[in-house]
Amino acid sequence: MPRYTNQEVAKLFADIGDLLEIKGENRFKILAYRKAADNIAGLGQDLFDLWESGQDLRKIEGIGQAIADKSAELFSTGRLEFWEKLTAEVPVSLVEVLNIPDVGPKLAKSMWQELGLTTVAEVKAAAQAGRLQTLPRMGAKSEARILASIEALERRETGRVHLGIAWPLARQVMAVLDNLPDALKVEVAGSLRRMRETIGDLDFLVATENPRPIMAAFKDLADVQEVIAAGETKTSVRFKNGLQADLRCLEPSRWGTALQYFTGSQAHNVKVRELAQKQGYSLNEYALTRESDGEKLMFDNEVELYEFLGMDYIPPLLREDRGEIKAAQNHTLPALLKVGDIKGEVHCHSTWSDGADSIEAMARAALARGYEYLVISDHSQSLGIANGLTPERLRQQRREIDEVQARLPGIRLLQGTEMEIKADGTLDFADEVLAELDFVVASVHTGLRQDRETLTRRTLAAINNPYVHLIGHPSGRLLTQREAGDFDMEAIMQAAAATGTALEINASPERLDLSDAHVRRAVELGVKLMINCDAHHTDGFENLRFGVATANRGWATAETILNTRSWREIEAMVMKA
DNA sequence: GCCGTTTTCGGCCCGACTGTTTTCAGTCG
Repeated sequence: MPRYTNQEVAKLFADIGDLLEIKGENRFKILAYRKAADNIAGLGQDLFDLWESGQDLRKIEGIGQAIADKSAELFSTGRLEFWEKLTAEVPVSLVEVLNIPDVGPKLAKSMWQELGLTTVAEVKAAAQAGRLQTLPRMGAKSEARILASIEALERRETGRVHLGIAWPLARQVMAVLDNLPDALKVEVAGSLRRMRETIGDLDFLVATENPRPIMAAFKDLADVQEVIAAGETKTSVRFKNGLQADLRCLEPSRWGTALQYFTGSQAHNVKVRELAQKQGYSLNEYALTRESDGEKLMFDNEVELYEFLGMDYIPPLLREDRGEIKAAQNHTLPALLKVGDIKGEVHCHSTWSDGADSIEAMARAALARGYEYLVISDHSQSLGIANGLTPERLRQQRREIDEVQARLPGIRLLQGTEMEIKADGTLDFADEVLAELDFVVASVHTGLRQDRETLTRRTLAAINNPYVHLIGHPSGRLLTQREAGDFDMEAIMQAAAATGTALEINASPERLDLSDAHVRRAVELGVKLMINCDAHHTDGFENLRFGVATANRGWATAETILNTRSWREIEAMVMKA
């Protein structure tokens, strides 16, 4: 029986949504497939496992009888009759055509039915030949734009980026906007404000009485390659790195509704607006309008808006329609973890392996952040490419750590390792070596393409070792570059909970591993978690905000994050042997 | 196709901008 990952199932339902849209199906049906796809993608457990263990898939929000049945058919037979019928009717390659910016369902359908174009390559050739212009409402400008979009797509200049790219770019833009005399308030909204793990575009919001100079400054930003649209209150540009950014200007009195609106997520907003409707209001970015008499209520901040609608303020990190609205109504939202709550880290590197800075430099950086402790955990011997340490070099390193400790009494320095869980399933150090260390992180870096059983067995071996305290970046994914290994995360989380082994929330923006969805599941299972920057240089600690955001997005509180505690408490909680 | 402290049927969010238009459809977020 073939397995299916959540990503595969989500892709299938999302593709069904696209094909139905091209077909011209009922838009709510399309929405339902997309909603189901989103929810499956954000699930902390594999849908396949839930089905296999006989659970009712309809308990998952957005999944009803029809989609539960289709999932079961797919899982049990490896086929989906509905899909086969649909793709016989509408060419599946049109899903890729829909990925072209400015090509929506209507145009895709007309290109297909009028011109017989079903692939991106065919659309490109037709655009080059000037054939798209023969379609209704299509002129030379539209055709040229579509051609340019396809070429950008081919250069891979579109698509999502991780927070390590989006965040600094957004800070730069905000610094410029903040300096404009007419800008009263400046904020980045959208998925970056929610700290989603990847970002499709940047949304800036400026409160102002005078939009014109702000829009002008935005278009003149150094990194702008192209102005996509420029109207009265909205400007869209594309930066040289391919990322698109939108700027919206609005009156300060409407800041609350606007910020709420543009922060999303879309699914969250739909729920909030439904709630407003039940109370006799309609909500948009400008105001909350009472439907009985058209009276417009304005909100200059988000807190009052949420409270007016009968719930606690929902922080952006939680606005994903994953139960936060109900929790806000019941006053049971989790208390957010703050960057300052983290008291130290147990996973960082120095020049002893592949780090760029000395132990002393790393320790001073940690001290400057107010950390109480830092575990130096360089790579282990088998990771030759990273200059991993042998037991002999570990003993030498211990002397240096002790020397630095003597000079820096303000922070507790400890020696650890990031030990390889080797491709053959064995651990890189014998127990006697591990016993000498203050803390042991175990991670998989190699053989990530092994099959599920092999990969899972490797990590379980580490979890079951009494000297291993933490599993580093448990899924092995690299955002926008490499898929996670095919680990059985449910089994790993359950074993971690059973043995008291902690799992990492790696704060590096390329990793964010565990993901927010897995954090949510880990919290349910009572797994202990630790947020680490995996810093390879002193600036690496700056990534902590991404790890804390991921923890919050997974509804983890300080209670479950071990490194909100003192070293003494951590010792008591994770030291197994 | 999903969903329910108004509903198991009848709802399901809303506006800016562009291009090709003589009044608006399509796309996007």
